[in-house]
Amino acid sequence: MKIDVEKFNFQSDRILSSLGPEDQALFLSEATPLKFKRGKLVFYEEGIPTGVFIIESGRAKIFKTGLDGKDQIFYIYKKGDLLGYHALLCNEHYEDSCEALEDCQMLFIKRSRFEVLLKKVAGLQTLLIQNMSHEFGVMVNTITVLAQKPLRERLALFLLILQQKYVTIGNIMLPREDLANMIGTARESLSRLLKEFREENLIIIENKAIRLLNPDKLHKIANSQYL
Amino acid sequence: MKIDVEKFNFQSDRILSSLGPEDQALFLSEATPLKFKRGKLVFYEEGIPTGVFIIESGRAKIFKTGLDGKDQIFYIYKKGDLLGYHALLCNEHYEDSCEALEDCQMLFIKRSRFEVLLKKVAGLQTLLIQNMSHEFGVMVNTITVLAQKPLRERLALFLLILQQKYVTIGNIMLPREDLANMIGTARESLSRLLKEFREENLIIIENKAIRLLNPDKLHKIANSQYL
DNA sequence: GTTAAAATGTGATATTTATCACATTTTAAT
DNA sequence: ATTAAAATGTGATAAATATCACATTTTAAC
Repeated sequence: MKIDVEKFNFQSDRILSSLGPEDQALFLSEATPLKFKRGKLVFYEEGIPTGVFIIESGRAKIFKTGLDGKDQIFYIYKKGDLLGYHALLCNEHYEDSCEALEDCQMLFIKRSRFEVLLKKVAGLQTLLIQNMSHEFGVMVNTITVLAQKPLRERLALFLLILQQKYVTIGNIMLPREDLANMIGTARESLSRLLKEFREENLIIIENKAIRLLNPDKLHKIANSQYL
Repeated sequence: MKIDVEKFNFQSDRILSSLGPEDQALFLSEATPLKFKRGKLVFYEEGIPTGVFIIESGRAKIFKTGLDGKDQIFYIYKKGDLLGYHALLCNEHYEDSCEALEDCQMLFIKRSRFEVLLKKVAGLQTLLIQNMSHEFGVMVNTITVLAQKPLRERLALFLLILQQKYVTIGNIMLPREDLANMIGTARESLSRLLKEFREENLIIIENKAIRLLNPDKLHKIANSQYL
């Protein structure tokens, strides 16, 4: 497995951006704006899907809570991404939860209207199929990394992934607990390793925000290539 | 997270079994039989998809090979399952590989014919959407288990999952290396834990095959409920 | 049936990471 | 501005698992 950060990107913004202008307009005509303050749940595990969401601004994490109350974060959605549609499309309850990582502006399309759109918008089903097929590959990569790579390599990889989520800010603004829950470790272990990365001049920490100083070296670490 | 074995089942047999008889006949009219001997690759990582497969008999694993050559097994497909379609549907190369775990009889539908079927068979796109949506939930559960649960709980859970894959035989026939690669551990660690499970009368081992003696207790262990 | 290769089990040791406890810093509420 | 709560960092220790080496068993090839 050769690590490629792009292979960890759901590319959920492509569903909407791949529609033609008329179809996009039709799609958005069904949307109502919603605001989610930081920490607010968008949907939750075992909840019944009521519709789908599109992020206009901000970021949201999807996660699952283990029996001991520890979260596992799978993905961070960002501007342009469509989300909340998996459980809706298979008529099941949500297996995951979604929470705003910061104040978010979203659009909401209620379930019945979305189901109408599925029939009316010709290529929408195809786009969903393409997107979810691609997501499968992302999940496969994520599982391999989490199951097999040591902590140091996982941190290097996820920092690179997060750099792309926060590219417009330049700094990774994820709280420590969240980052620990993403890479599958305890927050103390994460702190120790971030300190090591700082000492090796791989990252710099400015008021808790993380900035990458040496993406190439992090990429090598993610690929198990230690110099 | 409450562990439910059913939430780790892709249910890929439902795609075909949910078609009406005429659509099924149309679908199968495009299929040619193929045999895969044990150990033979069905498709492989980075390979270009040439079509989709349906398992008529036998089992096949999908896996990804890490940089150090260690495999990570995600799923075991069985009779009735449709497979090999993810990469095809998003027009990408395979992110995973598939290998026959035992001699398999499969049906193969070449890519161009499958794409015709997608247009001709009315509900097929909907079924694929439903199935892949459901798979997303399975992947979410798998990631949480692999990232957060200790080895003992993972083994308990995967034994229960595997019992269902091998229900027609009654014994789990997966080689040790494969089971270790599925639950994310070294084969030595697996051996030690299987010995413990044997000593606790949770399983019995007959000529390398594993039979579960106490599924209820295993279920409790999988749910972090130790007595 | 025999032999070599592969798979698996076991013992010992090393490494990684978790956990616990507490100190320090940052943030939120007032 | 102050104070309490939450988040984070650090030290020490425990636990889990990997790794290495080798023995034993099973399987495959001839």
